[in-house]
Amino acid sequence: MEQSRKRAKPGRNPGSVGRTSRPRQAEVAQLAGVSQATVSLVLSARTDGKAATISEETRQRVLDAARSLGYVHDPAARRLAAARNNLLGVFSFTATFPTDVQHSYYPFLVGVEQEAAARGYDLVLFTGSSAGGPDALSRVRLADGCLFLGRHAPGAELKRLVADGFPVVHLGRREELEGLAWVGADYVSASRAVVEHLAALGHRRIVLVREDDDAPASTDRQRGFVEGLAAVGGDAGPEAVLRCADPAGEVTAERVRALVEDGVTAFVAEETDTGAAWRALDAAVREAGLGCPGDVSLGLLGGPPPDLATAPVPMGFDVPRHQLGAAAVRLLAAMVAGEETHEPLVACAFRTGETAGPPGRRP
Amino acid sequence: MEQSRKRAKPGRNPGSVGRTSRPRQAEVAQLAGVSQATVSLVLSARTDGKAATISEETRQRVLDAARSLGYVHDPAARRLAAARNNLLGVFSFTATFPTDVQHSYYPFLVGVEQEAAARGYDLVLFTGSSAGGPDALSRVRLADGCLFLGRHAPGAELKRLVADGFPVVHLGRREELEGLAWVGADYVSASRAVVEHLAALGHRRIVLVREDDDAPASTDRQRGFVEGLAAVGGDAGPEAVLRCADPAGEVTAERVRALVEDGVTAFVAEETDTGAAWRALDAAVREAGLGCPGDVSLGLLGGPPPDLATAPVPMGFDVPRHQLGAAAVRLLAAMVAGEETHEPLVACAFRTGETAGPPGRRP
DNA sequence: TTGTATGCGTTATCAA
DNA sequence: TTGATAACGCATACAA
Repeated sequence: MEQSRKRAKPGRNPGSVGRTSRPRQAEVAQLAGVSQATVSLVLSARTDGKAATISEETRQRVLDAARSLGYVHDPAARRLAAARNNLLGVFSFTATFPTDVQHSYYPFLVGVEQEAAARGYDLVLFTGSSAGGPDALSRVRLADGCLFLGRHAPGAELKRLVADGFPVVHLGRREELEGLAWVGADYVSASRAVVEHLAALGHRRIVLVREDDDAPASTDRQRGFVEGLAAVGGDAGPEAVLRCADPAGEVTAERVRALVEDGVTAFVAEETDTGAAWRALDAAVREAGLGCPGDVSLGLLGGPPPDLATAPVPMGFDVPRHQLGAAAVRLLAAMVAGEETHEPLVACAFRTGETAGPPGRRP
Repeated sequence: MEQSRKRAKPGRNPGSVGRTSRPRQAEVAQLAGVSQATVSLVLSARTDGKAATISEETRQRVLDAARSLGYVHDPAARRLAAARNNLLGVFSFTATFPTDVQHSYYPFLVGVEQEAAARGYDLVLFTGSSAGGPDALSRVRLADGCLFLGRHAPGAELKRLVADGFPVVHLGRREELEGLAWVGADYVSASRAVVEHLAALGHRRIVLVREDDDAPASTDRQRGFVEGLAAVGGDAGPEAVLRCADPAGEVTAERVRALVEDGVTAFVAEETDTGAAWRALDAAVREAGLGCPGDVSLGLLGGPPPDLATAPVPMGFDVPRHQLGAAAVRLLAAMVAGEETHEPLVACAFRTGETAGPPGRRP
């Protein structure tokens, strides 16, 4: 099958055969009347700093020869000899490009691609689905290091990679795995800032609407919320956090109205894949006949779902997904280069929005 | 600089060093108590047909050893030795994930990823921006073959790849390069079908609004339009095609009204990145006070821009981007396997929509 | 300043 | 059925 061994008989005469094959350094060398090593030196001359170990004359001869032969590097050989692939892996347990765009990795990938390109790395995309074997993760070792997206990367195998010293970076806080490097958004600070913004406007009774899971992103937001409330001397009673399995079912107009009558002047909801908490809150407030920000102020701990783009912009913060992707690549590149780790948290951008104002009158 | 040569002293004892480095076949061999060549035989056993030149026992020993060491092939070495990588390249001259989502390759990539995964290939994303050198494209040779997106891949280098027998597939019709394989949407047939649909409704005077460039996608649409008109005996006068540098400037309410008074009963616009032609046509008809499909029927040769998703669904066709990506991968895989080319055109799906009806009364 | 020699990890041929 | 061994194209110590 393989039409390999395209070259001439063993050993001899590298230049004479291979009509259809691209020139190698040996042929350039022959034409220029120098050795292959010299060609390598000239052709891979580091642009950075000194490269002056070659006489200008032979340099030109080699360059001319290479040009006239149409020489280009063979990346495989180059990488083999240099012992690096210049390849960074991107692994997502689900498809990297889901048809359901709702929770796609696209925004992260923008930053990942930019940063990788800037550093001269190419990207290898691994999909968890593509090879179902138990050692599916070991394929990633083909890259110099690997970035993991999503929360589904199996812990055991990740642990193995880390233990072997393979450079791994997880996108999103993930501390239960000892020694796993990660990069995440600083939800705590950002959420606290939202509370502080409300407090500065005069609010003291604020309620958080969150879903009933224990994703780190949710936990962090709640922590920031509580911290913020404490810092401003706000009222963090037991009812300050509304934790509901189905926000739409539990955050009703009556509930909201009752809370407002009880003195609550502002609500914040956490951002999730589906935007369920924010949708439920928004609908309940509207249905309760409350004006925003006239009667109540609203905050969203994250960005609004894309289909609500035309609605009033919620006060809150934007998750810097591009920057997160870029930061992850920076960290990974540093690890590949054997350097030390760095600050894993990326700041979110506060968004003033249009849904927060001074506390309204109580109805 | 390069901390290559990481391994132990020349020659000896491959297994004892390299704690942080990926295992090679030699180490697997040592652990399994066989030679490196045997490992290669076992690990690259072709699944197709016979692979039975190794005893089942040593086979298992090797497999176990490889697994326990977390062995994976080195893509560079594998490629250098003239074997295959199971790596398919995806090259886009512009960023694959542009911040400007307008013309992103995302929909194609969905299909590309699915089909690649189904065939056991991983994807390497080569970003054009990373290396501007004259051999920027040569990096793709690391993969077994490469898919090119967008119209910006420099012809000279593409030609070189093709001439060297490197498997290349271009996404989108591209015939000016002799021997370049491509996969594209069948805009001609789809556009003709739109005209025929209008003709079946009774229309005879139809006008095409297109932009003033010569992209193959535009040319194909016009060709289908003209063919369709001819086939149904429609009136393809010199004014049947409105070719304008700035549709918004030239497709005005007056113009449309004049055409309608002259007997035109239907308009079709081409789809572009920006959707400019369709926007202009839609606005002009609306401003002319014409009802659709009451007074005039409209067709769109492609899909509507995402921000017009709430507007009435235009009659026309959908470009099967997923399928295009998948078809491109299929073709590329076939070329890698040394098989022959196939049908390059993928059919578009007709979309009935809500903007076409019987010809209206003339005002 | 340039050439020689060797290794990078894999595949493939051939002999045992 | 398995083990040596020779490429593959390039980079790089080291010698000249």
